[in-house]
Amino acid sequence: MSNASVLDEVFSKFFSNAGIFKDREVLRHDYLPERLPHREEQIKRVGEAVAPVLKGARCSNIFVYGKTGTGKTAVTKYVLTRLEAKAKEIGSPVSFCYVNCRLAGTEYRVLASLCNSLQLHVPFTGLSAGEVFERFKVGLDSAKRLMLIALDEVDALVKSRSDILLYELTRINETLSQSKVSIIGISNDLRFKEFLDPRVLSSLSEEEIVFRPYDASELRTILAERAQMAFREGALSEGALSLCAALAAAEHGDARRALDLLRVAGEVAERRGANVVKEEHVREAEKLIEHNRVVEALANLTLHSKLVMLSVFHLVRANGYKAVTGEIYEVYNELCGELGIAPLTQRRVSTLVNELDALGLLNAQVTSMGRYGRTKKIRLEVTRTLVKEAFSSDSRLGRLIDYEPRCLSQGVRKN
DNA sequence: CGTCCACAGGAATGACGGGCGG
DNA sequence: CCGCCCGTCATTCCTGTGGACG
Repeated sequence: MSNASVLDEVFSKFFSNAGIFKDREVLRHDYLPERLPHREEQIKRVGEAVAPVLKGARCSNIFVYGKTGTGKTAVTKYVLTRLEAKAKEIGSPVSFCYVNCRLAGTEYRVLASLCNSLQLHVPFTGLSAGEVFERFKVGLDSAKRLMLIALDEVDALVKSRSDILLYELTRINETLSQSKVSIIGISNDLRFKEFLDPRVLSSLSEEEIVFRPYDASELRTILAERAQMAFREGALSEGALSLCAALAAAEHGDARRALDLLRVAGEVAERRGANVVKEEHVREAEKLIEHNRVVEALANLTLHSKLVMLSVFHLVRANGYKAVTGEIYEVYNELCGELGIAPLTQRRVSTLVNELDALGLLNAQVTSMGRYGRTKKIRLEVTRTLVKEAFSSDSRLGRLIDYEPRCLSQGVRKN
């Protein structure tokens, strides 16, 4: 069969079997649905909290807390869009700006994005953060608005940098004469409150709203509602739906996860040419999602981080279970030598290990071995097969996968 | 009970590339 | 074009520490 006809078959199968999906977009987690089931209470509370701005008053700052996939972002956006529409209707100068602090990355970029929401152009870099803040303040004041600033994943802002930006923002009203600002802080990490300057904390959480995780049956109704829009009539089995809900419920009641499962399960079924999404497709989707997550994370690492992963990889193979910092550095050094590149310092490698730990690729635990020092015990958090798969495509790393580090074959290892 | 290992991880500093305004 | 400031990565130097050993 010619290439063209193979492709033709793929396309026509895909098309005629328009079978599974009606509109897969509604399963993406950035899709904002018309209804948010089981969040009536939270919508009401956020709504009540922000309502005063319609009468021209500054509303309380709000702190929204809840695990991932509990609808914090959705509810906030939902309420704010409607608030803005209402404000427009009655001619009230209300606007809002939503920033995801983790995606923005730095304090500077958060500020830049705030400026952009005022149609203020600022360069990617080159200005001092203070300068950008100043521009924002001036721009905002001359715009004469009641501004609601939603800072999603604020914890990222506090962890990486100081909390100067938050502090400045909570005090910004003191220097504004024509405009007013309210802040909605969104976080999925409650511990972050402990690191926060108490003044900022008290100011930020004038109003506090907690989002409980969804349970399995709530997830089910959420999924069912979306599935109705996403899938063609009868293309989704009851079993598959329930399984998605159950799997996500087991994992902190994460609706985002549930939607991902459902969408990927649909795609699996589609690719298999099935007419109905079954439980087996959900199982498959579960593996696929995890697999992709890990391989992608591994492939995007910097060369040195990859070498650190490989070092642990070799140590796990040679000594069995956990590796300690010193050993890893030893192997890492040798691998660098093999590639003819300069190794980083142990200090640097230590923070790389911490980063890999945060990414869930490694697991590191500080342990004291008493007389024999204090170190970190480190193991792979992903299977060796996956590491192999992700790295074998890298031309530089390929040959290091089956390489036997000399420092391991010496046989002087104790446990 | 104190010592002392083998590191952890904070602070200060520097090199580098990007991007500004003038 | 220059001088300046930024964020990022990396190094250097450093102080801190849990607990087995003696």
